Amino acid sequence: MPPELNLRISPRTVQQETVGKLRLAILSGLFEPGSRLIESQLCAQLGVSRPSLREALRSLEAERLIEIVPNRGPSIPALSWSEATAIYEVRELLEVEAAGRCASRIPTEQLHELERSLFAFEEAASSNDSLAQVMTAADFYSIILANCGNPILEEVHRGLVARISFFRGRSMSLEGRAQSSLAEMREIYESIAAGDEKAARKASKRHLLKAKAAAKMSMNSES
Amino acid sequence: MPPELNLRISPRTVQQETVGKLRLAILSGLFEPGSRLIESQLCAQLGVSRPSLREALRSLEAERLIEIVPNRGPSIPALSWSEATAIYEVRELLEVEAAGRCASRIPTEQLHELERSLFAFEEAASSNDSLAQVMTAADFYSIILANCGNPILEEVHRGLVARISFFRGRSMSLEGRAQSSLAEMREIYESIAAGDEKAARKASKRHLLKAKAAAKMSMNSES
DNA sequence: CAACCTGGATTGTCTGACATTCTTGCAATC
DNA sequence: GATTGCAAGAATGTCAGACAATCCAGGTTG
Repeated sequence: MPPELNLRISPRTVQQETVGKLRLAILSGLFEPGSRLIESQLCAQLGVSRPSLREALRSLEAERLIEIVPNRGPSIPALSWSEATAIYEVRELLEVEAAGRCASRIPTEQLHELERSLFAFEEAASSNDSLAQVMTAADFYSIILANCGNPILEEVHRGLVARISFFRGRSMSLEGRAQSSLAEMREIYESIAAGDEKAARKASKRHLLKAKAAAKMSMNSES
Repeated sequence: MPPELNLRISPRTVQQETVGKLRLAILSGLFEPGSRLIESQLCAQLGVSRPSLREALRSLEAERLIEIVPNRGPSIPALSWSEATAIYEVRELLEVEAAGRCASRIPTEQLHELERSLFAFEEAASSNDSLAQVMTAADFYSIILANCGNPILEEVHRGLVARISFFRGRSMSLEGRAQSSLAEMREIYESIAAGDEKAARKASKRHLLKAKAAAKMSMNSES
């Protein structure tokens, strides 16, 4: 392996690198839902040893991005509509609260960051790069969660982000969904920028309702 | 699909066994907060190899029961009062919702289970076994979460249980806290048994408020 | 056709090893 | 005397290889 320029403060370990790559691969839809992951294959593809890979898999298991059944190994869980519903309900609980709190306490610097992330999503929305749409949308919400004043709320939400992104990827593929999503997110941003807690909660709730409906359509239309 | 009763004997792997034992050890307060865990020592004490132990540590890291810093290894995080506050706020969000949902949909069989767990806590409350108090209280809530009709809500809550138990252990050591906690939990149970969603939410909220106050006292009195 | 058996594939687990990084105590310097 | 620098020891990150237990598919047998 060639020595790569790495000025990063925290040295990324092989384990972390592996988790990152696998997470991205899964979110990109590289693996079929329900399919099994073969350790030896992944080792070869990623160029890491089995112990390192297995540690990475444990981390991904905790994120619920994969399932590990004893003696059967890791596999990509097939997410159903009922799970999607459950996730949207919990999202509502968490994100509405976060948006509300955020409105009354976000510092101006972070508010600008939030605005930038909205622009980034805007750009992605007009492209056809659905992965970029998913990632920038996730950024937008992660900034809100990071500034809600409750690190645990943020942490809990982060544990759902992977699966949220999965469903987001599907609904974004619907005609026009990205654009209307953009409008809803802009409403959220405006409310937060105005420091209007109530409006932020409402906008967030509205956004989730529509996202849920879109997700339902995208799931019905295929499975 | 027939209502699959869970007859599956889950073959506990070494990894799972290790996670279980370490989790219990941490919750029992066996390790000093802030102290580092030495892999080789744990291997010797648990009688497992380093790869298995390291996988177990990754799982515990995901539960936030330990922290793993690259090149420094695992350690017990020192929980602060500000984190406790954040956790209680999120608990309120989750548990109030769960108790409310539970009230309108728990099957009678599970209701009996809930009652039994309340009795178990009652017994523990009159003893001085604080670990038993913590475990039985956790059982009580886990039954509520398991019957709220939203598996994601349950999962998210389970991710907090470890830290909840940590703070619960401290507040339970306060004179009379276990008994008043019992009374509050009985209220929750009664509301759920009556199918009164609103009352269940209120009782749950009240319980959390008092638990929070107790936790604050227990933390002020020492650190 | 069903039940059984067998061989290959895959995972669970261990041992042992080595490079890298961190810690700590001591010495040297100002 | 305090700070800096360094070196030995400890601990972690990572790998390779091995073997038993388990699962799965396909063929065999009744």
